Amino acid sequence: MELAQAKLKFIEAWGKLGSEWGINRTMAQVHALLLISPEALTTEEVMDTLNISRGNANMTLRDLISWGLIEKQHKAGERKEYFFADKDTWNIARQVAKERRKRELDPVLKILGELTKVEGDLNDPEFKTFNKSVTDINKLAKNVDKTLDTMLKAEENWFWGSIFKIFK
Amino acid sequence: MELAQAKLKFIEAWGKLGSEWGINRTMAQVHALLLISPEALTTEEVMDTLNISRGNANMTLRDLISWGLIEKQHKAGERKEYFFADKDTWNIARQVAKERRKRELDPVLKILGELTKVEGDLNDPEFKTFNKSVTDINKLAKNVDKTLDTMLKAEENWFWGSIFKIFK
DNA sequence: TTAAACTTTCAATAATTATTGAAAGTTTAA
DNA sequence: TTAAACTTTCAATAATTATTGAAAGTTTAA
Repeated sequence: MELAQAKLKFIEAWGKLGSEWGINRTMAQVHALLLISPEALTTEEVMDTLNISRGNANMTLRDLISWGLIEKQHKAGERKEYFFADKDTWNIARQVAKERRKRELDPVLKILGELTKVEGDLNDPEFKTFNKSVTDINKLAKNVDKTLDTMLKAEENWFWGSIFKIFK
Repeated sequence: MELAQAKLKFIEAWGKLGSEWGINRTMAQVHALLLISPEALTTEEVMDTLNISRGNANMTLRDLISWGLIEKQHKAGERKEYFFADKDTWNIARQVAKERRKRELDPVLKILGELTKVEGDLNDPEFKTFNKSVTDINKLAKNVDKTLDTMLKAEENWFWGSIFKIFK
């Protein structure tokens, strides 16, 4: 396979994976493009490579910055902004986990917390089933939350390292 | 909060979470409804509770069955099909992980495998960056795959149990 | 067989989400 | 100041995804 071809394939695959996990396809593609670029790129270059509009490129790049996945760079004597991606997979996984926890897990935990407090008659099967499911899911969610918290705080990747070791 | 109200809130929250993770909102809502139902429900009951059409209810229920999250039940002397959800959170997490691995991770692993084989000149920064990113992501993906594999094979929840114990 | 009681399919449509592109805004150099 | 070089915004529109509902299909009892 040609390098140019392989690059396109990577961008496409990353974009598809992103969209299946609720991340904007274009955002994932821009991220993929920057991941395999040795140099930081301008908005213009991103637009041209992926055939997207200036507005889209601008918003997507800003989004990626807010996710902590890419950074701006300024070159001396130039006014253009350049963008480059953090290429450490551990950091990428960490950033994504961090953002999704904040944006999605936290609100759900809040609601589950309220719902576990709903009172009722345990002899009522309707209430009993509701209560059991909510309580169980709340437990799982809390465990996931706690695990992510620890994982995010770990400065090294000792955490995954130690887990993966178990299965070697 | 009233039980009826709390149920709606749970269905809504579950649906929202699903949609943020690339799972059809209605599918997640139907799943939520069955999770908190003590009795198996008919297509009709699902339609009425969630205000969705017969076609939608039918397709969604079949989807949930193919995800291994709900099951059909037949009541003696009746022709209607009843549906109920597996209420064990561990099984739910396991089923979702299993399906997503099959549907999404596997194809990506296949592509990454091909892309790591692309050959080129390591003095070419374009190739070098591409190769490094692809190789690193491939490693991460393989680790995730291996971990899921082990987790899915575990008949008991000793796996999460032992992990969560670390953080108590 | 038949017809009632159900389930499934799928083209049309609605709802949602992503994208465009031009106009407005901002920054910098001279 | 000004104007060129850039970035950002956002209403309009396009693309995608989900839903409807009626028609077709299937199963069962008699």
